[in-house]
Amino acid sequence: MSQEGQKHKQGQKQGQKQGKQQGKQHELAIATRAADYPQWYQDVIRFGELAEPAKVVKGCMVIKPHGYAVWEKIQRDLDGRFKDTGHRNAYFPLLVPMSFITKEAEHVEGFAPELAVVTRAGGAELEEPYAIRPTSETIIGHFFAKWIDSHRDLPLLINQWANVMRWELRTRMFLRTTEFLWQEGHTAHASHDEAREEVRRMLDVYGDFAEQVLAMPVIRGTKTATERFAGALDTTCIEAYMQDGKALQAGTSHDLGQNFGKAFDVKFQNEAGELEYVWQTSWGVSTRLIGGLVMTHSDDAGLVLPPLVAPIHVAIIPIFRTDEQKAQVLEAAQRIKAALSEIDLSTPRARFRDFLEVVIDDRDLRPGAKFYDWERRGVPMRIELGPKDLEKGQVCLKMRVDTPAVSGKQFLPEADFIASAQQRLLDYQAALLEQARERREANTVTLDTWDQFLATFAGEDSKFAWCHWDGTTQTELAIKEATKVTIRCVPLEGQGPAPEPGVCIFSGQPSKQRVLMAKAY
RNA sequence: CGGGGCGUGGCGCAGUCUGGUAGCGCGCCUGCUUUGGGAGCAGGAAGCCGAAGGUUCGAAUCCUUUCGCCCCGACCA
Repeated sequence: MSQEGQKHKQGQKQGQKQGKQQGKQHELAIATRAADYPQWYQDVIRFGELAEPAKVVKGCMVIKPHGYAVWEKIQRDLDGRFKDTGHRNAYFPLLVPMSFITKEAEHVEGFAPELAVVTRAGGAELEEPYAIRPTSETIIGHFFAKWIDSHRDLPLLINQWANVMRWELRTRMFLRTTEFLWQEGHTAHASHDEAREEVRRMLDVYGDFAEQVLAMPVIRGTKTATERFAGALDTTCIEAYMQDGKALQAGTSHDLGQNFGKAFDVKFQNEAGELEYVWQTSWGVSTRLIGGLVMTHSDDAGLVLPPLVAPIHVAIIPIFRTDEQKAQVLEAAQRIKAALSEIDLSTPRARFRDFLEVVIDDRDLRPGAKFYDWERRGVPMRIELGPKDLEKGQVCLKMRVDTPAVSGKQFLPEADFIASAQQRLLDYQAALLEQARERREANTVTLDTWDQFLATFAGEDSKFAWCHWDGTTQTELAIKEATKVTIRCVPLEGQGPAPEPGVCIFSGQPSKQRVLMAKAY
């Protein structure tokens, strides 16, 4: 509520004033999650130097080098996974003839409101306006029709890395911006079964990627009719748990059936010699994943990045008093950096090798200032290196986030550290996943009564709740109307409680299984 | 698009009610001293007060319009 927001704002102002009086607190401080979660989210992005609002272009953002580097890591691994599963990259035009968009009835309905349209070009009014792609099903459908003649042309497995534009009414950095970066896979198959397999295969690719690379646990499921992609028969998704209890749809994989095949006349001759419409799929993840990353791992000290997507893995902070010490410490730092830079931290599926990125922070700042600085950027490992360490042949290591196994500063012989650095980062990666999983589990409940439901979702509160649902859109909308809670997904096998009959938490009607409910981004 | 809040050096803000030509903290630059959790001193640079009109002798301040950001809502990856 706006009152709530006001309170937060006032609370912050007071905090700052007190801080000033005490002469200790800094305005560089990041809002705490407890005091003002949305502000915290923005602060983490700003201080973490991931992105900033473009301002001169409504609803758009500038992804800064550190943020873009995270996206590049995401791209590298995912692109490898797409190629592992037989897909090839291609690129289609940014502009889509308006007539294409309107060919699939549900598709138009879903996307028309958020289209940006080009009506003038070359100093003249265009005969037919172009839509700036909100997604590429239509224009790709057009080309698939030209490329596909026979069952021998199938399956056709294409992926595109691109930008898209959707004129959203409300934007938030990474989570929803007018323009965003993504990949969209588009495939065509000879049978519905084959298409369904593809939908599931790519959902699993996303799920595995989210967990193994982003250390972001997800629940795989199927969307209800209201949340389905415009023009799809079926939409599957991965849903991630954010620290404020809300859900984030982190990726989707759609069974398009023959809807676009029919709209764009994508036919093939089957083995029996008959003409048939192809069965298509599409699937995508976007820069939204970075927003998910922020809200999965980061803390009140700022950004936290899993090593596999961290642009910088190690920050070495030299500590010295005299010029002589400075020279010695920097020399040792160079030596350590060189050794670390040999360590391969490629993600499992990336086609390119990624070695540890190490920075030696020799800026003329006090060490403490540098500590805070690299913490805000989410760098997994910090090495403090001073005269005492050189004497003892050791390094002082601090991981960005304490884990049950490793907390606080550790003093390790230099050689041991180098030898164990890769494993330490992988352990840390695993610990972040585990921590995120525990956080989600601690905030996942099974609810059976409407009173419990109302209590769980009171005010701005949210959790992951497994509830029985009678399967009707009417009930789904009524729940949303009353509480802002939506059905995030119907879990796939093993992704939620085992199916057991029950009664709908809202209507009391019979239900076959529990579904995941939560407020969502 | 509706409701609310906000645009003043890079960041955070004061000044706006009661018009008189812009200030504070942090950051930034230079120098010296410093360096194991946000350093100190000295000197310095930087703002046509979101934009456009208007009222006025005079506008950050009043009026109108407009753009953008944030929060809440409806729509969505």
